[in-house]
Amino acid sequence: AVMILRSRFLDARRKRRNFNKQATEILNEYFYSHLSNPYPSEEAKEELAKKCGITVSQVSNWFGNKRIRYKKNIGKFQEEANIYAAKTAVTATN
Amino acid sequence: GRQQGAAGRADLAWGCVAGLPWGAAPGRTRKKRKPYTKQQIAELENEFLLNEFINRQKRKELSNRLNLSDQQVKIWFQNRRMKKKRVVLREQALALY
DNA sequence: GCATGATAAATGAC
DNA sequence: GTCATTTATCATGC
Repeated sequence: AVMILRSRFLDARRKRRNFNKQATEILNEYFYSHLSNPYPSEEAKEELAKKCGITVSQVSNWFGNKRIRYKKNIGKFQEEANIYAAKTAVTATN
Repeated sequence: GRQQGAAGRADLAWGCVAGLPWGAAPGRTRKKRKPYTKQQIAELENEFLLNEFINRQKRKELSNRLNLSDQQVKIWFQNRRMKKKRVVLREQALALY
């Protein structure tokens, strides 16, 4: 009985929170600027985690979900891809 | 980097759909993930409490009893050890505050 | 009602 | 063996 409550407490799915908009921006920016190989190194994950204010595991989760969901329906992410492509193009110009 | 796992493997990922591969077409079809029953998990967890590393002997009798393959039981214990590590690290991080 | 983050099976590199 | 992954599923947010 206690163990069940304990395991439920340790299951992070039961207290999931969406990341803030700024963190999502940072993650998407990295993803779409590395679309040919969206696999950040351990060091890159740590840096992203620090900038986003989340853990490295959460960064790994985000990229895992992003890769599979993007791959399963590229069309749905086309608009988003264009947005971040334009954004990185601007930063490259400056 | 280590670059291990299915990423970068040619025979596991999907193949080039609209210009972005991340891997090539699968040669063999991947087995679909199938959640285990509460009874199966309960018995696996019970055995995990006794020993986190299971013998081939016990593995065989357990897989027989739960109607799972020998490899499924082996993989379950591997994943279970990873889960325990994940939980321990989380508790440590929580304990800092 | 889906979007999203985390977890549960399953694979493969090392 | 560990462990970074893939994929489906779960639980929640909104």
